[in-house]
Amino acid sequence: MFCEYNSITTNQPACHLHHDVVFLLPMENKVRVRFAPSPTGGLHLGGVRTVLYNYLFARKHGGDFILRIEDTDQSRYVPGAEEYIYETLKWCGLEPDESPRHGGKSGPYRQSERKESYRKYAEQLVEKGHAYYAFDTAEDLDAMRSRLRTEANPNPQYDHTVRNQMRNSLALSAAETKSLLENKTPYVIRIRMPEHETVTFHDLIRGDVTFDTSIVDDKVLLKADGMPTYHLAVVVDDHLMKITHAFRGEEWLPSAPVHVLLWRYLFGEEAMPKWAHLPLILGPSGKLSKRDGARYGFPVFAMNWQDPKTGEMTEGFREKGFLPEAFLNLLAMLGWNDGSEQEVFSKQELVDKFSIDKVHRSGAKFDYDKARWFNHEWIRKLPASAYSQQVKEYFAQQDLQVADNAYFEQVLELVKDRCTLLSDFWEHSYFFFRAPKEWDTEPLRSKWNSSREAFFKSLSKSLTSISSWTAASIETVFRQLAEQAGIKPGELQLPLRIMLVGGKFGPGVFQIAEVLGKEETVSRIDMALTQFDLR
RNA sequence: GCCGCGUUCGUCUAAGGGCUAGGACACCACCCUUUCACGGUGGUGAUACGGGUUCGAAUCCCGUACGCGGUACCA
Repeated sequence: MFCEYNSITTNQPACHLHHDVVFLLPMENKVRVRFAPSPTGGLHLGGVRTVLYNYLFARKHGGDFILRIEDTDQSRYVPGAEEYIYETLKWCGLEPDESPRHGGKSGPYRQSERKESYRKYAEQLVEKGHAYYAFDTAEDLDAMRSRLRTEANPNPQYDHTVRNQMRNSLALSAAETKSLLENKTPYVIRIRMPEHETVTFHDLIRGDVTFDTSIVDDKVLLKADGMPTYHLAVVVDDHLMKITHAFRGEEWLPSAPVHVLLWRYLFGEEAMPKWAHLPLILGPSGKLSKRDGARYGFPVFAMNWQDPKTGEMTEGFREKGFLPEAFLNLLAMLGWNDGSEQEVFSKQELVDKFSIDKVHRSGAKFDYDKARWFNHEWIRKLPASAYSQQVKEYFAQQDLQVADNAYFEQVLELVKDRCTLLSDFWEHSYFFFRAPKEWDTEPLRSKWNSSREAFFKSLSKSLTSISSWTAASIETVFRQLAEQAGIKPGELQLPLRIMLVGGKFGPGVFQIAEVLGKEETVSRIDMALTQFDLR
């Protein structure tokens, strides 16, 4: 077995040297990768994971990470989608080195703004006989497909078997073609797939993949509106932008032979980037979709996305209460593993340990429970100050404006172990900000009596004059008083808890009291004493 | 249909010819806790099937089945 990077570095059969080998690349072969989304809506899990792997690979090898906007289909243009991409990358901490917004030496980075650069390559292919003009109308294509459609061939292709019966420069005479062109008849340029050729290319994840060119159709390269299709644009731009490694979803694998051929015809196959087709992220059934999220109640997009046309809102991981650290972590593990049993990785650890040959070959089904677990781990791991601003927003939704940051963070620190999502902080800590107005006294009903009431009255007094206000000192006073009253301290803890928070929940009672502070604690006990209804 | 890719506990995965196939999520039990959680300990649970190759196969080869992807002037 030989190392994937052999062709640009060394011929030693030493796969375990991958990382070192790439570092030795000469300057002109500097690693350059790109993420090339189509701005048609929210960015979903799979998209962000592709960004992540690109980013990780670039950082690991000291390369460049480029964001290229593939907006060649004007009919699918969605306002706001590009902004959404920037904001998502920013939130994730995966910002590109070059992009429409960040600039760079390979711009413009929006394909719609590069429109003029594609035509000449398509024409070049026509001249060399690797492509041809096709004048077929949509109706012509429909007619051809319905004429040829059978049970054995449900999806007839525009390929070598029918191209001679269509209206294109291969079937028409040179004079006819010339006149059609001169009369400005709309046309596309299609690749002329060779017959019975075998195209093999090496995929960094899957190894050698082979296709028979006879079964691939004559893909459109340049559309009637002059825009390139993905197939032409990806090859031309990867060349112009000096991309060295191209990572994309596995759904692109079937069209890879078209791209390989284009490279061969246009720039030489030896200049082609190394390909890696990433495994898909699956939903409960098939490729993860927005629908799955709606149906099963978990987010699919990185952040909230509102469709500008329908107004429909799709909830994102960010708003759901995920930490970017956790989001990245869970995405990284959906298709990659370093071979150890470690599961919680920081971004820096991922950069250090990532390697493309450890990326899995098979698709991974997204498990929302596991995703939540990652978030829980990160909430515990990070100091509350790292996410207190975000939690504040959830509190604001409950009409609570946080005034005292120190107090706020102290509370978050105390309850963070019990929270899975940032949105959970509210239910686990609201009582630190709002004194109870109602008390769940049901658990006390049978045990409440005048001696207990007396105990709490004296507790209130003693606490008022306590000198050091810590959980430990409060507990000491509490126990002493209980002993004097002849009541087991354990039996008095629940009543105290209910007085302080209103019910059977929350962290340790004495810790609650400590954080609440002397004044508030005493006031809540006094209030409860006057309001308890135990009859 | 055709082409391509894939297949280890329910899910994410480890094990690259050699130990009772390891871990995590979820689930169950127990412990901790006089609240609710968190946590801790333990348990149930997998190499799709059939053939080879080999002293020895989850691992290599072939076939079958199943799953997924693609089959647009969408990306």
